[in-house]
Amino acid sequence: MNARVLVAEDDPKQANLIRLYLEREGHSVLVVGDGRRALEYSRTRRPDLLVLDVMMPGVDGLDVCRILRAESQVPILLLTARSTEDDKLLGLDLGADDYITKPFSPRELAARVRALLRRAGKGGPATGAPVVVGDLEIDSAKFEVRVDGRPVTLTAKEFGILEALAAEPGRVFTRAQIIEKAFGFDQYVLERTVDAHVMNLRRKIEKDPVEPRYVQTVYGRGYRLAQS
Amino acid sequence: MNARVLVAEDDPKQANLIRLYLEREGHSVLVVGDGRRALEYSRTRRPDLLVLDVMMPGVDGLDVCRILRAESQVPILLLTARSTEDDKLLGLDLGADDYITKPFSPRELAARVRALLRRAGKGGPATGAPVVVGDLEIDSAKFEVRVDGRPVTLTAKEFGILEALAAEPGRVFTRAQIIEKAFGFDQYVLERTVDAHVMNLRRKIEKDPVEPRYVQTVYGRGYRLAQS
DNA sequence: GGTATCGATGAAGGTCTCGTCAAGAAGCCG
DNA sequence: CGGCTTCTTGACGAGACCTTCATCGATACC
Repeated sequence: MNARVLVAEDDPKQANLIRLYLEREGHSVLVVGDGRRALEYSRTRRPDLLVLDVMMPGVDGLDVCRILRAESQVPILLLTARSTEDDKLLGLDLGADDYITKPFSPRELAARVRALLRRAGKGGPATGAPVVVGDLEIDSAKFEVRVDGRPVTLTAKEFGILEALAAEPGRVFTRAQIIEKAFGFDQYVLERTVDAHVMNLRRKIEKDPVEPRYVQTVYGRGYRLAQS
Repeated sequence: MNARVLVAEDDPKQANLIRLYLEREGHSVLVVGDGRRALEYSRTRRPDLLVLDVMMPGVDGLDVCRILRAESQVPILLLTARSTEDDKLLGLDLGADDYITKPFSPRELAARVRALLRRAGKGGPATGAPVVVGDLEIDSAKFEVRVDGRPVTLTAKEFGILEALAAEPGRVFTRAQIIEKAFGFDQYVLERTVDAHVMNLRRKIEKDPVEPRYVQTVYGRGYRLAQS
């Protein structure tokens, strides 16, 4: 599924638990310990979903929720220690999409995250129409790529990279950007890794990998997908 | 979807919350504060769905449910503060279509409303003609699957998975999506459970389970039903 | 032209995913 | 209740895939 989830939780023990269970579900998880950083990261990294602890020192989860809701549509899941009706009403009024009371089962957390992502339309393969660039056709829903109508089988990462570049044909993406878009923002891999995948990708979709028609190298910058 | 929903709830705070979330889903909402008015409005305005609080002064939700059920097919969702099984049985006995206990999450409310509307809109559980993929025939209405015309007996989950994949042959579904589509939105099971069912399913419908013709694995993404 | 940086390539090792099996839990029916 | 089916989960191994490393060639800049 590979969604990018930002978790704001001040108790490191809890935070690690949450990270563990979300990662086991295949999500990329970034953990911050306070509300200020939650705001900062959600603005700069643009995660697909936020998990906010209500009780945090300084800027708490409710504050973050209220502030972010005014500027973004990102799905928000609130964690609350108490289970009083008032708390729930308050949190939901502030624009949270769902809440879960501690202690919660890992499965429940995972299921609620899944449900929110699905509702937001980020819960897996995209549903939109295939992207067409010249003789290259990228169908995210079917996880299928065709060159001149001939289907080509790609691996998950290869497909992810192609998808990332196809988001804006012609635009140059740095390796760091590609890693973030295609792999998830908490993946700490060497930038060279992208090169390896690009090479494999070219072998599959380019007629002449030495003179690539689709995935082009921009020296010193990164890669781009040729415009049609 | 954009349905017209009548909400009967005597607590204004709760009522506003429900209104908020149903409107966010794109429905138009009319709120009344007691059972008498719920009856009146549902007769005159003919809403597409009713959300009734069980506990209301005067004519309560159960009364409204019983009375309306005698004169209309409108889908009814009951809200109750307690979660005893007795209440549930009582409510459903009286003709309610679904039941949700407070406090509930907006996502759950939205999901149940969606489900009820879908059921009502498509005029029954079974929809349309059987799906045919190659020599595979899936008849949702009859809960029946045939391979080469020969009927095969599947379990509920196996059938559910096959049905979910058949919704869009060729499209890749993640395990999370399959769980939601086939098992229900509030099932907290491990994703690997899907694998087990898929294996059993393949044993029944594939001639060579090692080289599946129908239910195909897409490494790193999920499963798909082959296109015919 | 010389040098430093960058990218392409192939191979090796490690990691992850999936299929398979089996045991226990849960549900169903008489 | 007892027996049966079905569902869920854990473990394990094979294979696919990912990442890294080392090397060579290409490119930019002086």
